[in-house]
Amino acid sequence: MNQDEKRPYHHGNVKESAIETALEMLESEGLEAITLRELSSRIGASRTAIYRHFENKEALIREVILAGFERFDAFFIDIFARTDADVLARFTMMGRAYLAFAVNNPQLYRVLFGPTVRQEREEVCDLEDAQKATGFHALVHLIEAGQNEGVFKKGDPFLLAATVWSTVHGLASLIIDGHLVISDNIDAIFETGNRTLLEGLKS
Amino acid sequence: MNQDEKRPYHHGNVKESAIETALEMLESEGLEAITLRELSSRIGASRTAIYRHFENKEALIREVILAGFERFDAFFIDIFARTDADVLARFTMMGRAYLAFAVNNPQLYRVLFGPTVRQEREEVCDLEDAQKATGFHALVHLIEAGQNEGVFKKGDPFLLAATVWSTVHGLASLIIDGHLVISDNIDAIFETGNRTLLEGLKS
DNA sequence: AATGTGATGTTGACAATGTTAACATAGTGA
DNA sequence: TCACTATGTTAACATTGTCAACATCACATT
Repeated sequence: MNQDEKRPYHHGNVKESAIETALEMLESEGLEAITLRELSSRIGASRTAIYRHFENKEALIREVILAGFERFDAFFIDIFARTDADVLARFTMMGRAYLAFAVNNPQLYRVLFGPTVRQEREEVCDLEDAQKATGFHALVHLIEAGQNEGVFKKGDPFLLAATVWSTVHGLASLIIDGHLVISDNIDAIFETGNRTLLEGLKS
Repeated sequence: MNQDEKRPYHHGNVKESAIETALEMLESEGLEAITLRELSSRIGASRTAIYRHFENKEALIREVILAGFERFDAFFIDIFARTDADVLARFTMMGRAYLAFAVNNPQLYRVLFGPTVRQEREEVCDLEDAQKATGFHALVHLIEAGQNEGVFKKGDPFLLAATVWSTVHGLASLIIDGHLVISDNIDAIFETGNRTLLEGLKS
């Protein structure tokens, strides 16, 4: 945590602390604020120490994004674990949790699901894995489960999941980017969206 | 158009050509590629000529965004003009046109409805005007019209419009940012989203 | 016509940032 | 002990945004 103790020649933990500190800087000050010099300074290393662990700044950000996805996934473990709830309840819980994550971690959310990631993820892993990582996989399964139970209409689960994800992602994006003139009625807008979606999905 | 004719001391058209060229650079090479030096070079002026017309780079981008919104609005004039079509048809046409704009102008779309704009628009105009400019106003009206005709369910038109916008914005964003593994079935995914939305909205 | 005043344009310089090269230190195994 | 490699540091450079100082032009007033 501290970076100003003895400062031995070898830091010994540059890679991990760089990613962790970058993650903190991202959420508190934004992506633009992550500068290699400032980051190096905060972790208590010299400017270019990072280059011993990452090819360049882009590679660093790439790993920050991966760490961010781990944090995102961890956020959803609770919801996935509650398999006792019925499909409709889980559907709503997932949406609410997704929106909550975005609102509580706007900067991180923007990077995870924004334009930057596209190229990065294509390099890191193939697209199939990428969809699993984002929870899209779980959403498709949930919709299939709902179809099997007869609460959701028939149709390609992928297309239906894409529709659901679009709605919640769009809502999250518009809110955290300030395009919707709302401040206190986030819940109301989520409820409307969720109810409309469920009515459009029911069989 | 050309910047290498005689090159008189006074360019005479720095402001307009800067915005126009920046708009071209944005779409063809991305926001990052817009550098004041490169931009100045392309319009045939020296590096700092821009500072006689814009306070700084941020102010330039702000005006580029405004010009982009004009282009966006122009794109929708056709749809708005066809008031002879019924509400449902206009609803679908608006959605399709919106998605088409995003897909055909991804870089511009990202800037118009991405995070950058938030602060900018709050300075340029108040939020009410901002919503009118984005066509959100027209969407609210369309939903109210549908409610009056009895084809849309009752409810706060603002909340319903926010839901619709979220879906189409989310779809557009996920597609142009490469998060959905689709290439040829954009139409299919739009149809599913549109149909689900209409079923969820009907009275 | 002369002039001066503000608008517009240009060059030089500087700070911040990403990056590379050259050098320094530490741990590890032969 | 002695390399060898991983890790860390400093110096230096190119790019970019920005400001200061200077140059040129348009144009109104005399």
